[in-house]
Amino acid sequence: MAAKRTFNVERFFQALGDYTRLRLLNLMGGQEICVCYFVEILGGPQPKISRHLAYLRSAGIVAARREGKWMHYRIVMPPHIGAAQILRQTLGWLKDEKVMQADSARLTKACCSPAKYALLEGAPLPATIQEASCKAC
Amino acid sequence: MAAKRTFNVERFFQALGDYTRLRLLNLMGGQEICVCYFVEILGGPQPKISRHLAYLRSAGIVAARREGKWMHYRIVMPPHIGAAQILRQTLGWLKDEKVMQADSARLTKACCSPAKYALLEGAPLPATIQEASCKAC
DNA sequence: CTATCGTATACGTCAAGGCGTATACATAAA
DNA sequence: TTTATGTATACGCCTTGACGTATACGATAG
Repeated sequence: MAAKRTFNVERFFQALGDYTRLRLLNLMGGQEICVCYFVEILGGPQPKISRHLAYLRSAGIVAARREGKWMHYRIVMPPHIGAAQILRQTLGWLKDEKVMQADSARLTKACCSPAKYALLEGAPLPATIQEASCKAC
Repeated sequence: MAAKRTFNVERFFQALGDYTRLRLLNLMGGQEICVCYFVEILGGPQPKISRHLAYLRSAGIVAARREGKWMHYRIVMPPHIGAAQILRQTLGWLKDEKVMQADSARLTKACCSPAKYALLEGAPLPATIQEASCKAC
């Protein structure tokens, strides 16, 4: 039961006003992703990632699902129709940014060979990768 | 010469993350508007309005033009193509919000009879109103 | 010149939020 | 149960920014 109350437009834009959070949203794209991948790809301390994810959750932009020890995050479209459009557009042009492309590339690579990353041993793959394996390998 | 440097996406979203600033943007819509109208319509102390306008200017979303004692503000589309799209969409659905509609209505009313508003005596009308007079009267 | 008017900035205060570090919590493994 | 692992929260520190109030600036009027 998330503490999302009624949708808040100010809060929505504020949630998009941080580069780390934009990178997280870009990585989620359409798929559900485990926190450990965020930590591996963005680098930096894990609590930083968790806090930004909590912020996105409080803004009603992402939702979390627990699977054993692992937490998976995914984007949820806001109930506000205008905000949903804007979120979709934002996700669209994030793909054109260099940093975002590099993040996505690292995610693909990490999913292909999780054993190479100490943090990812045994971690669950993103849902879409699980389904169709990794096309890049 | 504005201090806008290179366009900053974070700053852009942060600028949209405040209700007063959204109201200002909605009032500007397509037209150029004098500060005194903002003060009259939004209420509250004038420095508050000026500070928010300065914030929007520093984010590269609005531009200012001086005309004698009066300052006119207008929306300028950001150089970032994605941000420009988002700004347009945001302005679009702001029109559906009740508070925004009420603001716009008050603006129209104030433009029709500025003499009724102490603050607006002699103040220059918004550009689009000047051109075609007020259709609502 | 001085006075006035519209607008912007300075100042002090307070709350929000970003960070790193430490620790608590939840689940799984031994 | 104890231990380990993944994730979340607590804490302290610092910066940003929103506010009200006071004052400075810029342009016109007298």
